[in-house]
Amino acid sequence: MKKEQYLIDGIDKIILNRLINDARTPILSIAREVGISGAAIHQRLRKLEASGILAGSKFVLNPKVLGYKTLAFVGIFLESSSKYKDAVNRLKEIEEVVESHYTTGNYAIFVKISCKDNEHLMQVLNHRIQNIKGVSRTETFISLEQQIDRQIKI
Amino acid sequence: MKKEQYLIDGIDKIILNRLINDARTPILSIAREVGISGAAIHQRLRKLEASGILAGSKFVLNPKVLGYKTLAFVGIFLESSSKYKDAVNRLKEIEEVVESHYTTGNYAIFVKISCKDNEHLMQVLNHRIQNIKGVSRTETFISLEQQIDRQIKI
DNA sequence: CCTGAAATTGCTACGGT
DNA sequence: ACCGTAGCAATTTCAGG
Repeated sequence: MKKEQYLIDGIDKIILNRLINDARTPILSIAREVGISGAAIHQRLRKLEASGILAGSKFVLNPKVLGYKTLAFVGIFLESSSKYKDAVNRLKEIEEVVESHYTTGNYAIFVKISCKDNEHLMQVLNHRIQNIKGVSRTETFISLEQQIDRQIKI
Repeated sequence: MKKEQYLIDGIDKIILNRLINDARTPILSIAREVGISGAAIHQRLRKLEASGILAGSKFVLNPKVLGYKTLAFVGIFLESSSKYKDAVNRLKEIEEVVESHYTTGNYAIFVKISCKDNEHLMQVLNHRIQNIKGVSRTETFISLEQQIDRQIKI
């Protein structure tokens, strides 16, 4: 007995596709586009949220305008994988770490870091990440240009 | 003559911090919290948007509930860096590619890919990415668990 | 799954300090 | 430069088919 996956129809897709790129899109403009009432849109949104498909909405900040001009990926090697849990808890305390993944392949942990400049990145690497117990070494890739940033198509 | 960076005050921070985690937070609830009118909040939001700090708002989908359970990072080696522009344009056509970066270090291009399962990931790697002219080889890291996902603190 | 009505909130123009 | 009031449009909830 497989758990039923919520089925979204064409109207749900239109709603989500409009709101994915602008969470403040007027509901009524979507309502007019698909030909149902605004209240019906709200009901569908509540269902999508209850199903977990809709995880929330966010305002997106531009890090560069705030002075955060260096984006980097850092692969972290651990002395042993048993140190993972502690290490990730320490990473959470570092504000510059915006993503953290436990990965297959060379690294144990793979993080995305947002810093003001390369000097700031060096400080975070040498004084914060390398100080975490269990971290043996790191490999850094600086993003010089990001050309794609989107969500999966529905 | 350095370009002046827009200065955000405490009220701006409260506004942004509330909207970062929920773009549909009622403006009036923020207004009551900080003790100014809703109109004043709107004026500040317009300024923040004009300054570029506020890049927009998005609905966040949960890929797993939609059946996208495999998240992976792929480092792409190019035969020569002159192929970058063409390669990234081909990557844009692959829906599963949700991020693409031009990076320093081992790889030329570094992408984040969202797939339904490992088989789907293999298809994307072998039949889509490896088919791009100029791509010599790839290295893949599958994210087994993502513990951190946030924006820079303001 | 939908509509329509009622209350609340969003948004903008204009004026005040 | 920053804020408030006012007015209309949109959002959101609720009752009901």
